Amino acid sequence: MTAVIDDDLWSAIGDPTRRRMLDMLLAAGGGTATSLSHELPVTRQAVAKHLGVLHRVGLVHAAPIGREMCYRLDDAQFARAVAQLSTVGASWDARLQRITQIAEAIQRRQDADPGRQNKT
Amino acid sequence: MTAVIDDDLWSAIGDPTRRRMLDMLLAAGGGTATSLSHELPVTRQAVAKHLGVLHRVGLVHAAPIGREMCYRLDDAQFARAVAQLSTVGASWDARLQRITQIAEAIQRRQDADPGRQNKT
DNA sequence: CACTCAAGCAACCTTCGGTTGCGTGTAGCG
DNA sequence: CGCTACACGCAACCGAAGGTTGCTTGAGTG
Repeated sequence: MTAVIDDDLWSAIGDPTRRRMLDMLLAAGGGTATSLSHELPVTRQAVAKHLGVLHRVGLVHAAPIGREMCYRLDDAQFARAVAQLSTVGASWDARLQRITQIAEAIQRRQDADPGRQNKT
Repeated sequence: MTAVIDDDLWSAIGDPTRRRMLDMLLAAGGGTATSLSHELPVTRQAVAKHLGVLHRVGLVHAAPIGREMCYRLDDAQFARAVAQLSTVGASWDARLQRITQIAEAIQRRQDADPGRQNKT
């Protein structure tokens, strides 16, 4: 019962540079390719490409202001991305806890009855 | 104040195929490159490469069983990966809620006093 | 012993993240 | 009004990553 995941959205937030860009946009409330690139270890063009990706998946809007292009987060889409993170995390966490408990149970049983072994 | 993130670990779970593989390993408790590839839209070799990546970042162990190579999750490392998901998700979620509240506050103020507008 | 089936290379292709370089248009100033 | 400066967009190029096909090897089984 894997949660339904938008792979495009997931990939968009999967890239470390894009993750940092989202961080910055979230903190600053908006920015241009040039302004973002000032605080990132990549060039303006790389940032522009990433902004294009983010725009394609609907995570940011572009608004031309004079000769600049101001990008802002789309709150709704961003919230959906965050929700996917939580969903996957929670799902994995739950299953991990289940199998951990099972493993512990098996361990206890073997401790109590070492003669029994499973040969597959 | 971005949470400290292990980019290698993050990238490992960032790939959609690897995410599904982790899903399957978590559900089945283990598997081989061949067995995993049966339920994935990629070839055995692609799966094998991904298993190599997952192994390098410590998310899986490899155990040779006869002529097969059985991979299992490393619970501890996997738990760390899940923790990173939660961390980033929670951090973004918190900030998103903050700015949402601010936006609502501004909205309320403008509703109450339409004469005041901020021209930036 | 011969056969089968899973692994493990190796070569190749395509996409993606990133860079450099160039042309263009708009804002601002003498 | 014209010039400079700056930000943008486009194109070419590069290396690494995800993926494929093809082949070899080697452990199990009849």
